[in-house]
Amino acid sequence: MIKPLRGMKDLMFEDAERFVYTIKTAIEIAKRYGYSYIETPILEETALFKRSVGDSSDIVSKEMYQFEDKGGNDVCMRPEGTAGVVRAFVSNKLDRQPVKQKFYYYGPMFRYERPQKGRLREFHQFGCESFGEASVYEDFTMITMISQIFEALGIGFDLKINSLGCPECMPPYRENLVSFLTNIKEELCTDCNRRIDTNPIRVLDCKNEKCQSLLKESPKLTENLCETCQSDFQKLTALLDDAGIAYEVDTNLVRGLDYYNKTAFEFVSNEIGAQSAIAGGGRYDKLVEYLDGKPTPAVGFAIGIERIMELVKMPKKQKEGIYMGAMTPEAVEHLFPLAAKKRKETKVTVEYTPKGFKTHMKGADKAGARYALLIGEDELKNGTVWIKDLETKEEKTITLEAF
RNA sequence: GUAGGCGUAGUUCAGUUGGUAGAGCACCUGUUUGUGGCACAGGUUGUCGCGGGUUCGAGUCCCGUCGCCUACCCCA
Repeated sequence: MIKPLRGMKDLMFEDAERFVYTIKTAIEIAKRYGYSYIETPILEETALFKRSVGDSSDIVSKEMYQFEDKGGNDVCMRPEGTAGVVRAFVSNKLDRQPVKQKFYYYGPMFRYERPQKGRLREFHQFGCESFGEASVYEDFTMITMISQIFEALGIGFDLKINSLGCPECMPPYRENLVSFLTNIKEELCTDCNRRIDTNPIRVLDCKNEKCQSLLKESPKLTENLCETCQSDFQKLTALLDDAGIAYEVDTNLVRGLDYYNKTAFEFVSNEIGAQSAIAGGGRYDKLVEYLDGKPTPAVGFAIGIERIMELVKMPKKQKEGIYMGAMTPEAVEHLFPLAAKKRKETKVTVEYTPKGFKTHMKGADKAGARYALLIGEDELKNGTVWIKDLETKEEKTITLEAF
């Protein structure tokens, strides 16, 4: 028996309904904020992710489904959504137009990791990218939108925010940090020692308790921001306060992807195991340039669908449609024209096998139908059908024509 | 890659100190050839993950292997 690959799942029945409902809800809200749908390829040139997500990131350095295609191209299944959307933004020359663009997308992402709760090799994200808006108002609006999506889905969350600075204030801070870290190098874990060279900011995010206590004295990002970054961050917190959105400033919050700057945020849930991030995002003002576009400020985020699926509160399922059955073999074919007619407006389940009355009624329940329509000997003789409303229990017998 | 846990019917699991498998749910049929969701009665389903070893005999013990889950790491 062939089974799905490790970390990949089939989705059906109740789970599939939750999935569709979740995406649908997110789309509806994103549209209200002016986002339009964008679909980009799952397979992209590997260079795209190396340049955007970053060579030193775990995602690129060890988690990509990367291979050579039959034409000898170095290609890669997308490990995240932003890079592809930015690439599309640039390759379609939208960066040359002085128009702000907002896109939403959803679809599968691939990372070759060890699966665990909330982490699959093929997983799905819903995300938004906003291009051309430099104002922190947009960061705020985006966070508001995510809150609204989670609220609509009945999901509780904690919000963490941070500022990662800009090319003006980040490099000096970075040097500062590196010298601090170098001093305590011997006491830091091996991972952190590696990170000092590759991506020192990530050290701040180390989960190791020993490292964390040593880092208490470290220079803080938020205390070393330039004037603009500082005032934007303050404005963001003020806007969130006014909007009544609870948040926590987490100076150790570092996004795992290299392209972020200024605002970074993460929505977490404490109900879903160790992989608690249910949404993450932030500003990436330099990425369009990195990918050969004209300088364009941008903000974006992504929601992990699988991570929120079990938290989604679904609306109650209603009985729906009509179950049709016959009790004699001759009557079966009378069902088809009726079904064809009703399928123009509602769900119809037709049972082809003639069965006893009781069995049909059970079948109607199982199908979740609102109405049961049966044709038996009497109905066949009289040219009528028998219909029962399974909720109100009302029943009636009417002619075929009247149906 | 590392660590721990687990692999027995469609599913959730039980299986005592080794004696060739069981329960609930689900499914099918019936209890009334015409009133469902309930109840009752009956019935179907297993290479006990795979391979090897010990033994008269292994679901049970030993070794190996594969798979799943959880956690580290990292992130959505």
